[in-house]
Amino acid sequence: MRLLVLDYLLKQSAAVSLSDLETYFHRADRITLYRSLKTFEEKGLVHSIDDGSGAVKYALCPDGCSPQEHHDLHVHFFCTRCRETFCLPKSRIPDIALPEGFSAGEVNLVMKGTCNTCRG
Amino acid sequence: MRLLVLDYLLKQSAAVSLSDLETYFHRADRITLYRSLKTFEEKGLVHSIDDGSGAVKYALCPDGCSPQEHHDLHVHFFCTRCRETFCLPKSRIPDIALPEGFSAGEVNLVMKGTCNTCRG
DNA sequence: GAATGCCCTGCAACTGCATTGCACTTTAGC
DNA sequence: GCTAAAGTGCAATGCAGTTGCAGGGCATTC
Repeated sequence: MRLLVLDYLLKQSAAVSLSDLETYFHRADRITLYRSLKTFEEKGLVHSIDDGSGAVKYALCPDGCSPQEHHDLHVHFFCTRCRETFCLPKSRIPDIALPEGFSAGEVNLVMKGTCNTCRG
Repeated sequence: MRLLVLDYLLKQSAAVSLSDLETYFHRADRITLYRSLKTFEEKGLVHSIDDGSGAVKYALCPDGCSPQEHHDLHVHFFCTRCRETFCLPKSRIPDIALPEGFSAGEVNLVMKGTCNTCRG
């Protein structure tokens, strides 16, 4: 079952939410898919994205992601029309100047707009 | 009641969540506070921040925010220790190069780490 | 001064998503 | 084949956001 989920993730160009999986694998249980994603995330195979749509989405990690540390310092793009979330690994997050005393760890950058297939 | 909420927001240095308000105004009802924030957001007084903590937080808009358009293109900082969210209006979000066909509207940048009062 | 209408408030309930506990099945190791 | 571990499925819970409806205060109007 998890192999099927992994295979599905490999074929996706956009990040998928739990309900997406649930719709696609209507045979399988919600919780099974949920735990599959959680396991993948623990093992460093996928990373979770909170794009503000209310549902957490998951996408495969490009490379170099270990279970301890995720290197998903790329930009995520949320299309407000098709409500898909894309990873833009080409666009790296530039350095941001922080005030005195602030030290940054993780950075989450989500851009919202229209994607190339939804542009009118 | 809404005046009290607004006064409370004025005194805050960090963004507040609905449960924060609920804790502070333990006399008032959850829904009243919720609708107050929603009304403020509609009128362009506050903007909502999704810092990934699971709860949406609200902070006063600096200026120039109209009901139609929010100009909160500043960085938000979420401290993983005290779980507070700060607005960093000094740090503007730099331009990000998007792939062909993508057009961006809203941008949400949340940095996570330790703030100046929580640094050890 | 009573009636009407509007806005605010509060109670109840619902929704959606994430999460956990428990029992059952499947798989792997010996 | 037996046992232990991992995976799966059902039920239930929790939390945050959201909406419907009823009551109350206030102003305007007649």
